[in-house]
Amino acid sequence: MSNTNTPPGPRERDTSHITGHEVLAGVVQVRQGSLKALLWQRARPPHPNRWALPGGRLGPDETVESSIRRQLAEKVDVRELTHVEQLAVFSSPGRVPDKRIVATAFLGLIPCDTDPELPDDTAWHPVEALPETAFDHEEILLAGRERLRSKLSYTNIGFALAPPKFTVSELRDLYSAALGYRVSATNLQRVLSRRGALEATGETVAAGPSGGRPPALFRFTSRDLQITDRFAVLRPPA
Amino acid sequence: MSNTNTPPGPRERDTSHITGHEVLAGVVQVRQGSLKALLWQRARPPHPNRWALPGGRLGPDETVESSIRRQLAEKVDVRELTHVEQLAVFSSPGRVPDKRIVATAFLGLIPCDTDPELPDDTAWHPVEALPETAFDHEEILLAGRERLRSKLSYTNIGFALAPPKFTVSELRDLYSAALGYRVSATNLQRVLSRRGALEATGETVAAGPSGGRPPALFRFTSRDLQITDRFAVLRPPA
DNA sequence: ACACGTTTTCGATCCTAAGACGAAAACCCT
DNA sequence: AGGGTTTTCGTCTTAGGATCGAAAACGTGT
Repeated sequence: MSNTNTPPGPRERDTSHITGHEVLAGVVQVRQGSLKALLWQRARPPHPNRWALPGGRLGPDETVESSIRRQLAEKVDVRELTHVEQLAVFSSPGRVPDKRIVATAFLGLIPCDTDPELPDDTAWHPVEALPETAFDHEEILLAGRERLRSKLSYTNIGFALAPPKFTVSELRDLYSAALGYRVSATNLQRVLSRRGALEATGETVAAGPSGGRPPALFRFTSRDLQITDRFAVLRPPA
Repeated sequence: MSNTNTPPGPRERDTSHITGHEVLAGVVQVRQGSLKALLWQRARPPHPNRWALPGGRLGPDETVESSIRRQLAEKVDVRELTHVEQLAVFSSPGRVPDKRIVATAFLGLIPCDTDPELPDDTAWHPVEALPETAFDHEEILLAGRERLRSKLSYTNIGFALAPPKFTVSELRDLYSAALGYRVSATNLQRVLSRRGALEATGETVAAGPSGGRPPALFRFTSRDLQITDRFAVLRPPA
């Protein structure tokens, strides 16, 4: 019995439960002060008129990572995707009617200073007020938002939502929109700086119409995901 | 073009890249002072004699979660599996020769006080000195160890490796084995207690043969995974 | 021009949690 | 009874985040 659960050899007997595999991505961006998700409206059944995540079938020579990038290229310019990561597998047998399709879900991030051209059936929707979604795509999207929110706390993932240069206030608004609550600009500045994630460019920009001190411009020191090391609580001997 | 990437309707044209799906689990346990993984030795090609993770094909009416639990039941008593979580999807086209099989990998934990009966071809192997493994199973296992190590820091996941009651020293040895470095019993006690993850049972056990103060017995307050809330660095307004 | 409101920025202080260390407690054995 | 052992507890130190307020640098209205 221990050999029943093996990746089978060339001669195969049971193909009945070979399942289709798709990749899906919750692609989010902060626009107009709130977190928006990229959705396209289905034309054909199942679930016509409902809104779905971008994605599609896994090709024969792809990893799930290369597949989701290929599929997203049909929606947005890939260079605008600053971060893509695996979320989870969604595999309820009934998640797609009449078919057995397992989905690998991804989270994708786009910086707020880019406004990709979208196909006609595609639009941004606020994550906190989604339209009627197809399949289990709302669940996937909410899982993605949770992942984003926790990673904003303990990584430098803000770089993937922020423009190359920004003021602390802009960054605060960005974090506030993504997290769903107001954060302090002072603390955001200090916390990210102390971690080495943020640095001043030296430039400043003109004050707003209502006056005020002209803000300084900052940038993220790295565009690669870095985890704050102090979260290793029971630390190894330095 | 926006409709090419949809879970297709009843009439289907392209089934060429329908891929098989398997579930695999890195099941680990602390025994004899180090972290061990459950592996079984393959008899047939591909990769005969190499050691493989438990798992198998995804059935038609299962989620990946129920599937991995079913498959693991063939190896160990399911009630001994105190924690199972999704790790990641492994999908390199060449990861299994002559076949396209996508794997959903899991991490499984077994408390150190249980010694499951194993099939003849199955044995525990130290994770830091693995035998020759089949496919990409070593990579999966190492990813599982990393997940475990980080979760030991910021969750109460120790409950899944520990017996129902234990002394602080036993717990320290457990954490040391899983983390790969010595941790301080004093701090481990205080950190987990302050988080509310640990509580004293009131009982004590006899001192060891070499004397010493009789240690007190502790238990984890919860057997559900709980994340330390202080890791929300930019905290919401309480 | 000057006072005032506004916004950003910086510094000082407080608080909490974790690491390090040593003393005290409670046992063993001789 | 005394010395060795292990556990346990308390205190000190360190570090990062929270809070607050002052200072800087700009607009606007009078």
